[in-house]
Amino acid sequence: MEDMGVNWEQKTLISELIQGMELTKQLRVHLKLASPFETKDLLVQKILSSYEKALLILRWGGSMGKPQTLAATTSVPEFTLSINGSPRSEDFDKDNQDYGDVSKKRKTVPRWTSQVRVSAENALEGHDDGYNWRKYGQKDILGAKYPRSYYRCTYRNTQNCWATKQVQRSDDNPTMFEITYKVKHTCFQGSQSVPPPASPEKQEQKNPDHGKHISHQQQQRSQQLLNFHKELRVNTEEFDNTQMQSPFSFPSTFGGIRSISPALDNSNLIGSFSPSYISPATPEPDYFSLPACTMINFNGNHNAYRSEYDSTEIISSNSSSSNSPVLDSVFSLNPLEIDPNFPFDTSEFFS
DNA sequence: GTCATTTGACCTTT
DNA sequence: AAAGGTCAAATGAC
Repeated sequence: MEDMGVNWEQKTLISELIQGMELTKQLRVHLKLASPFETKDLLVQKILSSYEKALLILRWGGSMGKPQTLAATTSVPEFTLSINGSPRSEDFDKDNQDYGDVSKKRKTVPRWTSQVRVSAENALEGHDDGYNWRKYGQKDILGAKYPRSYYRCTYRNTQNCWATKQVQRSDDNPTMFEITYKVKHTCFQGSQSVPPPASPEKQEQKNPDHGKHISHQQQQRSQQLLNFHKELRVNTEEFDNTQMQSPFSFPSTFGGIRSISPALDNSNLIGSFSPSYISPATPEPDYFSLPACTMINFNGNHNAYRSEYDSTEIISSNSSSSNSPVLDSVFSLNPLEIDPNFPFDTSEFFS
């Protein structure tokens, strides 16, 4: 078991370094050419992410073992990176310390974070990560201006799906929301997850197995979207009232959503996917002075999403321990657990 | 009637 | 004890 972990680390480390080298070569070529800035920037981001991961592996040493599958990434594909995303290393850092003695530590569910900035229109739809969520609680958080909302998968009971997420408006930028996902979806909708449709009407076109006809479920979903829209509007109004001096300019935009996504057991994200797509948070706070997760680029559509959907995904925490029933059932899965529809194409990075 | 949200109470962890 | 997280009764929308 330990050997496996070491082997994995070595392979991943080598892979990351090689990739970083290759990307650097590509960048050099682009620098000679009159390539657009975005192309160069993208390469820089990829390079940084590769080295970040390599450093993480070195930091983690052999304490983490072989990574598990990146189950929870199902909501990630549509995200692109945010240069201005605020890194959240505290959780990661803290949780990382747990590896040495998990038995005495809190059995927290692994989670990962992503940060998304979306336009007014996409705020609604972008926030809809393709899953159906049910709110089950709200709590005022110490030191936070805004309450944190708790959501669980609508299909918890019917499909035994234990996915949850927390949504909290950012103190720093009220137009942003931080969403923390915990536990990957195991429900069918999750496996069918695709980037969210543009509107509730379009929901009819997705989920072929669920939505051949518009059902009450879809009505409920539409209601969810409306509710969220309403919530955003309220937030915007609050923002307008309290933050008018903000340097931000959101005439018709209520801003963005910043999401914190599920993390899987530690590094596991890294191993199951092409290293280019997942960028774990690093333990060092100042490490995030650079865009922490710059590698999440799917199919090279970086710019396409970036215009309206600017996000950063960060593994913010990893405190999972093998004695967590949830983790055992959800994360100890084979690689096929990864969303088959996960829209990334690794060939781009190795060509 | 069904399902979602709200919200105070309760539980868990630190 | 305090804070975060979850439960579940009350309530509302459809």
